[in-house]
Amino acid sequence: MADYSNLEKVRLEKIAKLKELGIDPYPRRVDKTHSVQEVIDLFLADEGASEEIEIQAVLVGRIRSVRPMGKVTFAHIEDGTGRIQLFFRANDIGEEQLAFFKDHFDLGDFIQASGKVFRTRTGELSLWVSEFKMAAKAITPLPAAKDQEVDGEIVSHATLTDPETRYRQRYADLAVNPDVREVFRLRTKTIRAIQHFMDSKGFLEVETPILQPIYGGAAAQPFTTHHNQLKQELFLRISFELYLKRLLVGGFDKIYEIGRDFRNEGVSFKHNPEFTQMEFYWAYADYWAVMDLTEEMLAFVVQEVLGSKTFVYKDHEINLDKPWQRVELRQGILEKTGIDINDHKTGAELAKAMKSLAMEFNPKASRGKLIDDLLGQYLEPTFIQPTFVYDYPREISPLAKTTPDDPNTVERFEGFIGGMELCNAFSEINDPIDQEERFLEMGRSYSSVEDEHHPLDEDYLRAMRYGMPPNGGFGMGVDRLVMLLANQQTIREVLLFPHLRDS
RNA sequence: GGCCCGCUAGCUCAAUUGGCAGAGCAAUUGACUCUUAAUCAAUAGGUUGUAGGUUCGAUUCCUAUGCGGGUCACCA
Repeated sequence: MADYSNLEKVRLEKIAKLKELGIDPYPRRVDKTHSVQEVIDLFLADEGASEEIEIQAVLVGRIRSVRPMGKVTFAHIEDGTGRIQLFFRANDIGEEQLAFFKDHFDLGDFIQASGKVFRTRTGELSLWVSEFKMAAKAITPLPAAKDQEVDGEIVSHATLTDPETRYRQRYADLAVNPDVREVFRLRTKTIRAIQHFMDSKGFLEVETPILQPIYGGAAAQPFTTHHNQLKQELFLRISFELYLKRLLVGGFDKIYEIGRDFRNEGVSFKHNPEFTQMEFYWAYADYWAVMDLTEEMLAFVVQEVLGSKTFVYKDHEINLDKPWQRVELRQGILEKTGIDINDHKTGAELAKAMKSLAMEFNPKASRGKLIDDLLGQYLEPTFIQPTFVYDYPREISPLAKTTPDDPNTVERFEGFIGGMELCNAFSEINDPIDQEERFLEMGRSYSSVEDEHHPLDEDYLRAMRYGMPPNGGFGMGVDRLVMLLANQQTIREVLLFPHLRDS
């Protein structure tokens, strides 16, 4: 039995009264003829015509405001398409029915109302109610006191703002905060736009296993699980990479996947334990081609979703026009810190050079890790406008091909927008022997410093031995892209149900 | 995991030096036939996140703890 508040007890009594009257507070069916938006469109299209047609409609929606005025009552209802005013008058429905409405209907209830569409004396488009019935009774009041509509904008008063309640009870948040609903519409549009673009370029969308016996493709701690009947330990994937590249071996030249990755790591404004990733693999392309495609894709997505090549994030106007700024990692670090990473071939040497910098770091970290620290500290926050950083250290990129002139540097780039890493791509290793060595290198380096180890995926190497076309691969955090497009500063605002501790 | 901030009525927020825990909206009752944060009058609503401690007295001070937020660490 739930612990009901006083407000809820009042509503439970109303439910009991309805039942006494033989009225089902939760009827199985409603007789809706139009959505709110349909009725508005119909009325506006007809309005001003020489012969106006009376529009009769049965609407169903949630009551968002009620203004009883004696023998007349106004209310606003809202469905998924919009909001419209209801007009009840004792002359039409009788005083008993009007009293019945006032006594048994509350904010948050769903109501079915029949009547004709008209404009009130103040000009508001409304439904002149001739009949109504309960469509679904609410027990808990919505956590917003009242809404008003001003020039088409819905202004909420004393709205729900507490982040904890908003995330834990997202249904209530969505019900009362239309701008939150808008963010999630934008999210879906973003994913659709990515799909449209990739499809138009001839890429095939595929699905690969989420439950994996061996995880890989990224450096992250996995979630583990277990298959009871098979008595098999399984991991939730941390990336799609190794499965998608198996498909290159199988003869799919252009493939992509949009789906959920799971990483057992800290939670922050840009990290959620489960997040949406988009990866593509493109046979016969290298990282330069991937870079070009990335520019084209993001320009398309932004245009499709926002109708513009530019958008505002925080206080910045971000411009997605091609080409993006391109910064070689070594050059970028040299300019910002005066350190030429090529002059320091080991982690210890680089750490020594970094002592003059005002930043904290682990002096025992590997050279690659230190370079990544420098990137994160000195470059990443400055890349507000779209920027590619390219040519990364070999040791933090075990799946990327080396550059032709330096075995310690790989053909890899990351894309940054709004001071945040958005995507990561490289010319993928397709030499199975090289790949095996690189896996083994990682095994060594990881057992010494970091606590992560990556099981060697022998089946992946076997696949590669059958012959893998040269290819470029790409991964992008979709949540982060949505953060940018929706101008949201935390990933929780673009996840319907962000991860929270048990309450 | 470290540090900082927050947690008071259904929602948004007050509460002086430690001195009777308040307001607006929502709710209840009444008035009101074109309102729109309707208005007006009245009523009710609280284990101040939880558990301890100091004190004559704790929303306030102290300790522990839960949850949330920020930040740092972690996150090729």
